[in-house]
Amino acid sequence: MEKFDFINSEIFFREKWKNNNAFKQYTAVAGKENYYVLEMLPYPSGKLHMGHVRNYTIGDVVARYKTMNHFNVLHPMGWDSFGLPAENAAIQNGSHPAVWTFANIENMKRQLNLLGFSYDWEREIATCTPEYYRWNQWLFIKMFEKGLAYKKKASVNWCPHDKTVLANEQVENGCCWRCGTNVIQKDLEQWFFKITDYSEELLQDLSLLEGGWPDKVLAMQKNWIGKSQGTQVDFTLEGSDSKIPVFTTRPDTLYGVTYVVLAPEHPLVSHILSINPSIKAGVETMKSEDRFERSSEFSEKHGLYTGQNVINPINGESVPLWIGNYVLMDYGTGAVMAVPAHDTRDFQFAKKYSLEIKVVIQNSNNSLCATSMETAYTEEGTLVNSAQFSGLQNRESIEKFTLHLSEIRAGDFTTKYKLRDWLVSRQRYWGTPIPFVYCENCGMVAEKLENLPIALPQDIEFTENGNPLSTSESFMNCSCPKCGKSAKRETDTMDTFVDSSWYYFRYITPHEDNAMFGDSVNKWMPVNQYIGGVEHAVLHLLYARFFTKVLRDIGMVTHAEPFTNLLTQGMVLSNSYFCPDCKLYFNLTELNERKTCPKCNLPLTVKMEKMSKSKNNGIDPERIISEFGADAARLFILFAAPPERELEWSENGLMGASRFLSKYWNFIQENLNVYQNIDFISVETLSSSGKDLLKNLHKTIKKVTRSIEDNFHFNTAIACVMEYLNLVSSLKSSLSTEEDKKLIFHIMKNLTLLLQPFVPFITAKIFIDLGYTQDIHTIDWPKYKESLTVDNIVKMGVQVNGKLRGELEIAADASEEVIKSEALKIDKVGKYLENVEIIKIIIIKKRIVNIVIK
RNA sequence: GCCUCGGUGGCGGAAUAGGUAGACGCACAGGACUUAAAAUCCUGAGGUAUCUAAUACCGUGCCGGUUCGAUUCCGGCUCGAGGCACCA
Repeated sequence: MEKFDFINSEIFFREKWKNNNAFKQYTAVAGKENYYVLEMLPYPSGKLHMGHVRNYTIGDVVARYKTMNHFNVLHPMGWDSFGLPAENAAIQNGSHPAVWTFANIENMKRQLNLLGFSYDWEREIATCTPEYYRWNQWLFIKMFEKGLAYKKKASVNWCPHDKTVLANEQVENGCCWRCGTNVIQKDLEQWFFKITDYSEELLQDLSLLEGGWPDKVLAMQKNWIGKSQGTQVDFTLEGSDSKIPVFTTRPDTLYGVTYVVLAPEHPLVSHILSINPSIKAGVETMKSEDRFERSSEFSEKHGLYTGQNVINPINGESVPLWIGNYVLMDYGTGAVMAVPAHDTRDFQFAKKYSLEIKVVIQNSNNSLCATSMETAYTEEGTLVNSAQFSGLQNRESIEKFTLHLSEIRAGDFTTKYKLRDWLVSRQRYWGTPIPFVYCENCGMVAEKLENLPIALPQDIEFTENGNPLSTSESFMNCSCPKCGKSAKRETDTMDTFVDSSWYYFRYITPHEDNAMFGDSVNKWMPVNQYIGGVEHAVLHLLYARFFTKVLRDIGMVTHAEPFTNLLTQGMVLSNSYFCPDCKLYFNLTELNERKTCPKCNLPLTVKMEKMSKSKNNGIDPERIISEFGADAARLFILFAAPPERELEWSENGLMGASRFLSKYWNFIQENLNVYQNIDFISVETLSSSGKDLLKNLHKTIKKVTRSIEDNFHFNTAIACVMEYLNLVSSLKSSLSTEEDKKLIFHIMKNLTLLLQPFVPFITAKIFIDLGYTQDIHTIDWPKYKESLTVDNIVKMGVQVNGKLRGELEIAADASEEVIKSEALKIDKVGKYLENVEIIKIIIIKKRIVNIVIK
């Protein structure tokens, strides 16, 4: 028997699908519901990695499954093709970033097609093309007009390695998300999107996503937005009218305030320095401290006494005013009231500088004493030393304090968020130019919409120094859109996350020339199923939600959320091989049989961890495809773990997948010519094995369907098919009747349909071999008859006092009386029942009998 | 410290409106085929005890609860992964 020639089959069907435009989406198919399945678009780095393969395989199964289930499926793919690596490559080898980028796109597109993904390539987009990024510019100007884009001087995150600023979301543990370099702070004039206008809605609408998005992602976004409800309290600088508002969630401790601390960047600080210049140097040092160092919980808190005092509005008391490195200007009001008795941080600070400690909340044994306390008391208790509030339960007093402050006009309820505005300008070439010009007469002016796109210039030299755009005469020099006089262009470009914040709209009308997208977006959006990595939980996924709300508010779309369902696929892990002596990681392909260090021959440390360049444990998808075939690669990835969990790469597991495909292939080849195109089975004339197989076929169809529908657990879906094929091979020798032979054909056809979404190449080949002429991916998904999935005879476990003692085969509809008497007849059960009293017998039909004895 | 998720054989993982734990696959062992190997096929297997079978007991991180019955529900721990973290 011939083996499956996956190499030639894959070539054949790739060509066929391409020539026939097999996965083109015809939007006009009537009577079908639309279904938009989308995978996060890749950055064209050059080659697919296993993470891509997993992501896109999952998406492809969904697309193919939904297509077979009568949906109009939209399944597009494109390229997030602006970004630094292209520019760095250009600096290194002197070519243009576009050349590098499009070469990478070509290669990765070829690789995607190797895997048989069912994309509608007519909808392909690349964000680095002027046809795409002109709409970034268009929206930017719209947002500027609405006050949602603005420019201001601010202390911003600067990556010295990538030589550009970064948004807060792009700083991880104080390091650049891309290159890992320590981020520093710089005061720069930068562009921002006012995402904070949407803080509350971005938070509230998370409830619309419950059930559709993983809890983890919802929680991460909630924390990132960081809503905190509290009270603003206005302290007054003693001897002046200057108010110092502070934000607190604990107004109940107001009588315990013994000092107030300002951030060194607080606007009042310059006034204080003019009165007390002696601390100027100290303040400057504080400001120059690394921001992430400074805001780390573990770094030393320190402060300076200003020489000034402030008045506590609740009691008119005068307390010292300090400046402290741990107070952040960009959260709350940049000033905090300190209650050392009841706040851990304030307590440490007060001890360090010998500041007063005042107890205002007593514990239940009344034992708190300021002089003997060793830590702050942060639990609940009763208010003391708090004038008319004394005696109240502290939690319950919070509202009363705030109402009182409001009455005396010294404070009110207020809400703060941790979310900051999105810094979107970048000092690099390979991004969307920000469409503004600077005119000596008119100042900063937005470009006219009809002049868009403002295209990236070609006369560019790529060097290590500065933004290359500023070296282009043709780009820099322009005329003012307002007065027409000569002017200079903005040289900053947009963060590439702007591109990916709305690309899913563009796929719907990718060739629309007159607008960002056409009206039909509302027929397809929101995306039914979005699939991608969890690393974008507070980056792309937050920005995309923000953009959708902005687009709704300018009347472009009708919905509030872009992605109804989100699947975050797990990481792909594989063994890394580390030599502790040479301090080197080796790739599996460089190792000998014994897996010892190729350099020093000592044993290597083997560890299962995320595939990465630094661990040198990546597996090249293309090697896998050429050795085992695309189907085997897809099948293994889907089978080894449920999609949301981590996937451990295993060459043996891959061989298992491959082995299953051979079994399936062989089964088909053995029975190919027995019958063709017979789709009618008369149950009565089947042999008993035949009946058994038919029933189990329907059970299998049901289980596979459920596994996919319920939670995309493709691993169990595939397991069911494997189980069924095992059953078929064990029973096929006992098939005897003519009807049985027809059944075999019926089984071959349905198994093939069930496997199609997972392994498209082999199933396409077999479908043709079975005598069909249509493309298999356009055929209806098999249906099961509920009546055939229920058994007439069932197995029931028989327990005595909850322990399994025997088993019973009995008619599914047997009465309790019959079940009881049959259960008691079982020898293995009976021996536990001698000389004991049976208290009761519990019968759960089709499942279990439990005999309770004394 | 806070938030989220998780802990089941040698391994990846099944099974939860509470009802026969370990499907499917990998690895392993034995056998068949072969001059031999590979490939393929068949068989076996949670652990402990007994020579084997039969059997008994133990078993879903730990302790306790509810129940005829708990991997599943409840309470308390513990360990691991990920995220946030001086947020006032």
